[in-house]
Amino acid sequence: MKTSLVAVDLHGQGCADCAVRGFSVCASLDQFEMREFEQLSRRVNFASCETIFAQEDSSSFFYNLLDGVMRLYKLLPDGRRQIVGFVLPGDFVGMTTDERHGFSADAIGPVTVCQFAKLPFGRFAEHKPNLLRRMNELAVQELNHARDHMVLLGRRSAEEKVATFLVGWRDRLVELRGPSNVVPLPMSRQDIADYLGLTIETVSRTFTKLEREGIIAILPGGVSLRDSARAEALAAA
Amino acid sequence: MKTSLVAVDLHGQGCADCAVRGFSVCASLDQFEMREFEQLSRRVNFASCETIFAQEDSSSFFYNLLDGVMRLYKLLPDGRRQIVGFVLPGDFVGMTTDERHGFSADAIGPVTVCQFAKLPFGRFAEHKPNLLRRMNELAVQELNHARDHMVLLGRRSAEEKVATFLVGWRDRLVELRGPSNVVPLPMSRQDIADYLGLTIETVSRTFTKLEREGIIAILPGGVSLRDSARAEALAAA
DNA sequence: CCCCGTCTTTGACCCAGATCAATGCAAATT
DNA sequence: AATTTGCATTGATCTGGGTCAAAGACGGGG
Repeated sequence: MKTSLVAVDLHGQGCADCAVRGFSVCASLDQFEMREFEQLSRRVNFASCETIFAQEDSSSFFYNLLDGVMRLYKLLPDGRRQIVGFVLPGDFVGMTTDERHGFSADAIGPVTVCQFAKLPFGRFAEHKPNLLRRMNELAVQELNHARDHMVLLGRRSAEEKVATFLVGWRDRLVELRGPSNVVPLPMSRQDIADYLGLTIETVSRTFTKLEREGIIAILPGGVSLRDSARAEALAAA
Repeated sequence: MKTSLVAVDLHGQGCADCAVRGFSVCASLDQFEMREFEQLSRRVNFASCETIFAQEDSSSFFYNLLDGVMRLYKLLPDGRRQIVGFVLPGDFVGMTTDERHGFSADAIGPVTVCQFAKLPFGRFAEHKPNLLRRMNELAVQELNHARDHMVLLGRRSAEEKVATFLVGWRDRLVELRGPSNVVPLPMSRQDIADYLGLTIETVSRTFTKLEREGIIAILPGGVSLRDSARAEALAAA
């Protein structure tokens, strides 16, 4: 089993020493609530490419990603795929009011999640304004991200799309692991294409173009942002 | 002043007789909370094309649309525009954790909103799990819509985009005003284009095409879904 | 070390939708 | 009635990105 590109230490099993404790939903829980929450949740591992849940599955669990990377995507009946997001440790997945998830999630490389059943969690959260406010915050953050992504999908060129993706992905990794312009890309070119509303060929050509222009260097398993200012200019424009 | 295409009665001024009482955030408030809430909010009218708030404005208010239609959109520095949603009576607008809204909202035709300041509302909501849960529900609903729209923007053809928009818009109006296949379109072709990630010419041509195919009839100020089954098939595909 | 399968890159060509340019059309203005 | 104004439609042409096809490149298993 190859080591995860976005690794986080997972020493113990409890919430107290959870790697993700500080920046996930749980950040809003006090010591006692945390103890209670611990009872509701359990850690589950998935191998690379395993499906955590599918679009049409009844949504009976929430997930908190502890380690690894996931992709969230929707499929059209004819197989066209749109990736709606990549998930990093600390991200909360599965919020929904519907009976079905409405999108699928699978593992990009091995993944560890903190899984908890919707119903008991609902009861647990019901009278905890702190937790509810925290969940609101997360939902609104995702909504903001979703709207930004609509602009990208509807109104930006291939080059802008790729640059925006690379800068955004780097920024998320920086938040998680500290500053670096080396950007590991655990997802495939096809994943990137389906995230940006492009084909794999266009993504590949655009990477090459950005490299020719001296903006990035293509490395095995990722890229390096050589001229991060120009990349950011493309992303903003 | 021409009458709104999506009119709702606005007899009195209080919450008790608010046209939108039953299906907005306020649905989660009891009689007493409602009385308190009434103190925080006030009704404001906007003329056609007026801006309710802009992308870079500090987000000091929330809004509940009472009457009319609004468009929410983001602008790129060079003027490209992506409409991220149309707002109908009962919709809640302005949820954000950021200091700035991040998108603009303006009136399509005359509009009446129920406006309330963020800070006092925050204090009011802080310890009301019912209200917090309701807001969660709304945020998650919008998130689901946003994800559906990502699929549309990233992976669908012009014809599918237009059909999906028409069917979706009809369904929202049906919910509000009862079943009908006559679909008023208060927004301009340019608005539709900026919502679907197309140009105005392509929208126009696609309308004409759908009419030639007998799926819609183009009326002044809207369309009629002549063959709603075929429109829905295009929307689902 | 060498297949073999999978993923990525590159090239040649094509087309859906963009762009550019009139023209149509109806409400508002004189 | 004539004129302006602001869409919306239509036509002609162009092009960014898609499609199809063929090499690389790379890692895993024997």
